[in-house]
Order: sequence, then structure tokens, then C-alpha cells
Amino acid sequence: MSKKRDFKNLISCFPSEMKGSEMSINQFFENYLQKESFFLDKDVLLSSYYPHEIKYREEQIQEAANILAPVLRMQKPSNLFIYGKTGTGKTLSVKHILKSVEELAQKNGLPIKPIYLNCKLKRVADTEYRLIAQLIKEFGDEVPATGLPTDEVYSIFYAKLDSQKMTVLLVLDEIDQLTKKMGDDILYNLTRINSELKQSQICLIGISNNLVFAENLDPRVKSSLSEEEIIFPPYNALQIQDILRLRAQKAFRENTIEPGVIEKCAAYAAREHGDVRRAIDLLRVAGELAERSGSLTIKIEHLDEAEKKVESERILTSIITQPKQFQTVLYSILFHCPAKRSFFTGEIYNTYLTFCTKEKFNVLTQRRISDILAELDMFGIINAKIISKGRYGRTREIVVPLEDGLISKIKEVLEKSLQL
DNA sequence: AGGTATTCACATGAAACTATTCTCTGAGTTAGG
DNA sequence: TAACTCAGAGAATAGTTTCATGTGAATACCTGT
Repeated sequence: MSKKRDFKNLISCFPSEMKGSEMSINQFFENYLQKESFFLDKDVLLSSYYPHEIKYREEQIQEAANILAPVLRMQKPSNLFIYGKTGTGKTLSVKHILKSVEELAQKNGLPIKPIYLNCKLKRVADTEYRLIAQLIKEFGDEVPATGLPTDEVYSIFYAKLDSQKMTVLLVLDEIDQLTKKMGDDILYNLTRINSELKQSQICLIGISNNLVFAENLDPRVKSSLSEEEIIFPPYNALQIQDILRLRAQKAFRENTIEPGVIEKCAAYAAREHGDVRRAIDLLRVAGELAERSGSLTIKIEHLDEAEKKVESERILTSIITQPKQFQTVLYSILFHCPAKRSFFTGEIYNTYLTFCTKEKFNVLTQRRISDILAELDMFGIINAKIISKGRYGRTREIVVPLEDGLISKIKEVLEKSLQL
């Protein structure tokens, strides 16, 4: 995806009269090669990068390690629950611990199996069935994607798990997504697994970025799931600066970043509840933009530009991955934009109706549109606030917070996708 | 003037339905011995 | 008789519909001054 984009940008750098001439392409590539890149190692700034040390999380890691340590003596550790906003290093820290547990286990020949699953991944672990199916896969077996009763899958899993003595450390990342969709029966079943097993045991580690997640759980589940809890506080601006500097040192050549850039980048992220991932992403994009524009250093302008770009790209990608009806509804909203920026549910439903009849799409009920609007709000594409207009009813007041340029870009994308 | 009852236009919840994809099972069919 | 084919029953899942109930405050209506 991003490679494609890079390529497009490369091409658009040509003066148009040179396009198609082979000489100039060679020339261009040669120049490109000769010019020193900003980046020493771009991977450091990718979300897949795995740092050796995790700064400002020593305390939490130590605590988690204390709780999980009994596993090395083949005792069952308490189930653990980890809270913290996005980009506060939860996943990274847990993976870090898992890795060292795994290494130790391997060295000493202990039968410990750490498993990490992200419950948000669509079609991987976002339902009860798939979660168990994925676990079975971890044990090197396959189970059909559908057609089997869930209990059947459970018993296969039990058989697998109990076939030899072992301790499983099961990490469920974004566990709130699981219960949001399926209810907390799944968690209840998971916590009960241990009583079904004869020789093996399983220790659950739940990760959630919803701080009040456990509050609305079944009390039985809650007590057994969160025997221990760790909270990951958000990083403050200074800490983010420090982390960014560390990464930047590895990623960029010396003296490529102008003073103030890191500080501003950190400030952006601190504003977004201390999300470091976001900050790192921002820095990378700023670097790419600076390099492309031929600048010698990364300036604050590049950072500002990067922020816009990251945001609009986030929105565009989330739009194109949505189903047709979502796009249709969004198009109905944007239809009157930017002339009009605020709408009520009824208005949108009406434009949606006329639009659908005109294009011969099948029409959904208002009930469904209401849900779709709520979801669009969650994505941050629109701002929907429920207001009461007194005698004139209760409705969502929908505001489109996007810039005009982005709106027309989105419209373009939607028209292509809906084949208008 | 002040209080309360209504009323609107949806929001929100739960359950049921639809279509798709896939497995499992058992009856019927076929080919080889 | 073993192997193969194929239809039908059952499941999981995503997306949706149907039905029922909830809701905040501007207005209509009433009450007492």
C-alpha cells in the first residue's frame, strides 16, 4: 500500500515533459541514489519495530513479571488484567515479558507455551469460535472456519491442551472488543477452562484500553479474570520526547532534525492522550515528506504537513474498507457538503432514500442507518451528538469536521467505489 | 408566573430473520473384484 | 463391497429487519395569584 504510494509520488516528481523519456528516468534514479537519504534505518519508526528496551515502563514490567513468575516453577500464576490507553506500551511490554519467559522455558526445557492473540483482528480471533480455532492452530492443528458446533471446537482444544502437561500463558489483546461483540460468556468459558483440564493449566492475561471495561462484566468473570491488575498510565510529553529522541537517533542521520520538531511531535502525541505510536508514526511521515520535498532537514512545517497527511490517510483507508452501505450513507452525508455542515438523522435518511432510489441500490431501514451513523461517529469521520429539540424530537446532530479538500477527496473515492 | 403533562423524532435494545459458507451424514450410485 | 457423489440438516457469521421501549426538553395546558 505505502509502497505503491511512494512510487506514485516518485513519478509525479518529474517535470511533465520528461515523462516517458528513458534517459531522464535513469538520470532521476541515479540522482535519487546519489542523494543521501535522511534515514539510517526506517524500520525503527515502523509499528512493527521491536525496541530492545522499553523506557518508562520498568515498574509495570517488573510488576507483571512478579505476578507471572510462578509459571517458571510450573505453578499457575494469577490471571492478570492490564489497562491503559492506546500507545502506552501495554502490548509491547507484555510481548517483551512473553519473549523472555519463552526463552527461559526453552533453555530449561519447561513446557510453557505463551500465546498472544489480538481479539480485534477481523476473521482471526474476534468471535468465540474463531478464538478457539486460532488457539488450536497455535497447537499446530487446523479446524474448519465454519460448520462445526462451538462445543466441538472446545473439546478439540481441550484434547490438544490436555494431551501433555503444560502451562499456557494466553494473552488476549483488546479483549474489550471480544465482549463488546459477543457478550461475556466467552470470558466465562475461558476462565472455566482450568477446571476442565486434568494436567495442563492456562493463565489468562487480558489487555484492554478501556479503563472501565471490567465494571460491566459479570461479577463471576470479573473476579476470576482480574485477580491482578496493572494500569499503564499515559506517557507525559517529556517522556514521549525522550522516547522519540531515542528512536530518531537510530532512524535518522545526525543533524537532520531541526530543533523543536521532536518537542512539537511529542506535544501532538501528549494531546492525543500520550499515544507514542502515533508520535513515532508522525515523525516517520514528516521525514518522508521532508526527503521528498528535497529539504535538507526535517522542519516543523513537515511535521504539520505530516499530521494532516496521517489523519486524512487514516480516514481514507477506514472508508474504503467499509461495506457498500456505509459508503452510501457517508456519501449521503457529504452530498450537501461543504455548503452545509450540520445535519439531523432524518435529513440524512431522506437524502439517502432519494439517492438509493436514483441509483437503484437497495434501501435499509432507518434503524440500521442510525447504527451506521453511530459507527461513522466512532471512526471520527463525522461528529454525531445526540440532542433534544424539545417538542421537535430527539435526534443526532451530525457535523462534518473535515476540511473541504479532504471532503472532495473522500467524495471522489466514494464515487469510484460505488461506481457512480 | 410557575408548574406539569404531552409530544415529537428519533435513539436504543433484543430477538428474529436472511444469505452465505462450510461440515457432517447417510442414501444412492458406480466400478472393480 | 468399497469408493464416490450428492442432497439435506446443522452451524457460524455478517448484515439486516421487526418490534418494543426509552428519552430530553420545547411547548401546550393548567393552576393559583
